[in-house]
Amino acid sequence: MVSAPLPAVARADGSKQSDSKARLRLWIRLLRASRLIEGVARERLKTQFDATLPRFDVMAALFRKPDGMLMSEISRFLMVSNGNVTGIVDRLVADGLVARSQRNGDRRTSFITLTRKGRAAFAAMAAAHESWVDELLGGISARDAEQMSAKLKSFRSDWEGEA
Amino acid sequence: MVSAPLPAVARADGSKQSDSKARLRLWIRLLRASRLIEGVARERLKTQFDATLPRFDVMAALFRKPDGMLMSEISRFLMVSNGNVTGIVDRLVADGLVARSQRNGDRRTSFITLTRKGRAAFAAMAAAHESWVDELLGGISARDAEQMSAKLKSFRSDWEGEA
DNA sequence: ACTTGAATATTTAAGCTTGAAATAATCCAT
DNA sequence: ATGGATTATTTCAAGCTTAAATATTCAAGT
Repeated sequence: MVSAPLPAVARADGSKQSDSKARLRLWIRLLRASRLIEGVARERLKTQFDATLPRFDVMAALFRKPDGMLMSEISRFLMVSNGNVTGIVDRLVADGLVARSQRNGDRRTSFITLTRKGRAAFAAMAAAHESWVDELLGGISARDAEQMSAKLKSFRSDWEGEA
Repeated sequence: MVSAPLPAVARADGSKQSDSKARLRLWIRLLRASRLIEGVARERLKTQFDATLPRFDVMAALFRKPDGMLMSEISRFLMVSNGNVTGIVDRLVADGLVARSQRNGDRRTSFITLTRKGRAAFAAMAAAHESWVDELLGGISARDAEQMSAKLKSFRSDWEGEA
């Protein structure tokens, strides 16, 4: 998980090597926080809901779009590859949590939607998930959380804030 | 990748549902930043160094410990499972980048070290990697980066800051 | 010595992930 | 209409990841 920063030196263009080190340190912390939270979420989804994180993510994407999403919309939304989503959706379909349908005139595409069962399952998981995040990030005040969110805004996605 | 926040309500214990929403939003942003940076790093490691991110991470861990690490130290350091590290180290050994050795009296354990070739390969990758992070987090000032790092400090690991 | 329990590492099965190649359907400029 | 580009998705191989099961070794305590 990435090496820790070393010494610092001034550079010709006005930027400082220490700036780069500060960002590298931030990156390491971001990564650790992500891994910790993801680890907890994975474990609790497994034990409490017999679900996985990727399945939860796909269902979260679909929950926001009752009319359904294309496979490519899901993969863009989640920032994962197309081929990846195919397998996850396959398994969700096998479990009766989501459905594929060819409603439009384009036979290349299919709309993916949550089934009634899928919506119910996700609603329960989402409530628990939010409380886990609140617990794990509890050391950060709401105000700080908002400030940090704002500073990470450049990573905002096309889709975020649509709803 | 996690659902976006919805409405807000007051609660009995003084905490606000909006606080939970603020943390959830932060979590989504952290996750997106991580995925974006990891995606870029993965792609550039592949094209520029014919390496993978997990291999890079293991080498980064070892680079800091010239005397070697146990398998379990590596997995704890990287916050990944034990079994995971076995496979990655196997492949690094096959490529001549790291070596296993039984230097101590305990035959359960083996010390993993970077080979000379491995150290050289990592040094080149690490320099590039730091510049990628600097580029991708460039929208965040060094001062902000330090502040954010401090607020994520609770996720600090046992090992961080040792060196 | 022997047993018990803890520590370390590997193996296994299932699933996730990527990037590239293959497939298939649609669109569009002739 | 038709050939070629574009778009959407799946398939595939390689590798990553976890949790659980297994095996081995070590450390005590008897």
